[in-house]
Amino acid sequence: MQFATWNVNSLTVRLPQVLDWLAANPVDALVLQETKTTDDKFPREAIEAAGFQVAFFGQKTYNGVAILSKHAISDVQKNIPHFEDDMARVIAATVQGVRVIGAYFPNGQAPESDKFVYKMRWLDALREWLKSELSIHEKLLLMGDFNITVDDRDVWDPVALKDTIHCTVQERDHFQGLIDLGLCDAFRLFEQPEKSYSWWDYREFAFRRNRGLRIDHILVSAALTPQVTACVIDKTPRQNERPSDHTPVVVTLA
DNA sequence: ATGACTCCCAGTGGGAGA
Repeated sequence: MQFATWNVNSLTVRLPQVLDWLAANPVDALVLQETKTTDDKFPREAIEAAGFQVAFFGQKTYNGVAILSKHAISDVQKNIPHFEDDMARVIAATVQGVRVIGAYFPNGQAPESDKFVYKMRWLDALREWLKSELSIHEKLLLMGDFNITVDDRDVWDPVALKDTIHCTVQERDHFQGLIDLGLCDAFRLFEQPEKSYSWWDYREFAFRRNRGLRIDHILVSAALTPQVTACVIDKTPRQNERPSDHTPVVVTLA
């Protein structure tokens, strides 16, 4: 089985690219972030016509998440239970016996900003919820746009970007907190190319110069880890006309 | 560098992203 995550930065703009990518990459399920569309405008018909079931949770202008699946989707959860949030950031569902959580973590803007404080609170709530999810679902995937670099290998210029947003000790401590729940960073289970990133700024020819960050991740629960046979970042869609600034990450399970 | 680019909602500019 294959599962993937992709921050599409507007599904309205990127829908044709998503459908093209799914045609070329027959994954079992794909989670999307930053759909940036309300549920009444979600392109359900086009996605179903492509052979996918879909669950979505969006809002106007910002955020918005979805799960697309070749298989039946059940037990859909939107956002983190018991955490008041006016932003649509999380959608979870069970697919083929795997609990799939798709998440668009807060950006955080800058350390010590109000948005950073919110990011920390959100991360606290996510961890508490995941504890209980893991107690219910042995096979679990947490994937999405984490807006956190795990370590300096994930940063194109770790010296210049030291302690800036996505690279702070506080954010990385939170990531480690998720690992401490028994989750594993699927990408690092394997030898990977140097300077592997999942996001590149639109400005300054950042993609062409490979000035990026690895901030999109797939975490797998302990029960699933032995089944992971591959995890790759697919840079192909970043070369499209009008690309998203993020590119998909794909995990393969035996 | 208070920038760069892209998206959105707006409405001929500004916020947000990362």
